[in-house]
Amino acid sequence: MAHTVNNEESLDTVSQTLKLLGDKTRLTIMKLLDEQECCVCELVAIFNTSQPAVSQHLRKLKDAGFLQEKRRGQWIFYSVNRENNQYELLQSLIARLPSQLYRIEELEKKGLRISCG
Amino acid sequence: MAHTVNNEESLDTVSQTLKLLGDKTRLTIMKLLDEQECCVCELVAIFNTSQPAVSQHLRKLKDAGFLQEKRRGQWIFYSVNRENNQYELLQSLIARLPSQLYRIEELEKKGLRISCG
DNA sequence: TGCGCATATAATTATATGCTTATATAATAA
DNA sequence: TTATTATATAAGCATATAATTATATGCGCA
Repeated sequence: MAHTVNNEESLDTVSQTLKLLGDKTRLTIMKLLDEQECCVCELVAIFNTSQPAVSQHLRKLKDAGFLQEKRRGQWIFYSVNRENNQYELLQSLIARLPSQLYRIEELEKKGLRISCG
Repeated sequence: MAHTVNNEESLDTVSQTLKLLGDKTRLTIMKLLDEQECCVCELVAIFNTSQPAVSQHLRKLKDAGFLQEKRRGQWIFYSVNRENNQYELLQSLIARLPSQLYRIEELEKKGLRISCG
């Protein structure tokens, strides 16, 4: 069965990606980071969850190759890894979602934005 | 905040859809049924799971509006509901997957195909 | 060096999910 | 009618997932 390998591969990778993004917090993180890189403490301030919860979501997204991290001083900034194999699939999904930049603007109003860029 | 309603709605519905399709069996069912309607016993023969397991997956997909059923004699045939709000999103996902028609051809070879159409 | 902040990880708990077994319902055939 | 086949549903169990709490690590600054 020549098709079996690619067939199963595709079904596996797509379903795993959908499972990963089938969580509202993670999906929102991906949308937001696709528009603007952020450090962890900003994401904690934006989402109403604990710091470990955010870290664990970021870990899963990074392990799957969707995110990359970059340290700047004491902060670690996360951004979308556009070299990822599945980036096009990701794009087709998050393109449907409304911009999340307003969340960052709200942070700025509260003075919680880290702008050490 | 004018955007809040649509924003949350979209994030909720898309993440719920992805969670639903983030299961390999359900994703494969959707791909297959998008190509060819099938009755439950065919799906049971195709996937190596029990009849209740298949029924439960079908129930979830139907409850979300992705599938519709139609009784023909003692069989209940499932097919994709193309009127569903999320059908375009569904399409964009399953279009990436390899055809599953070979599974039906295998059924035919084994004489397990229900062709009371 | 020692303290404080940012982040990660480990352990635990709570909840959700998927499967199995058992049973119910509905249609057909004898 | 009774038996058989197809399907759905309910209950129970096992596993997976997400969140919390507690702790560890790493960096910058006094």
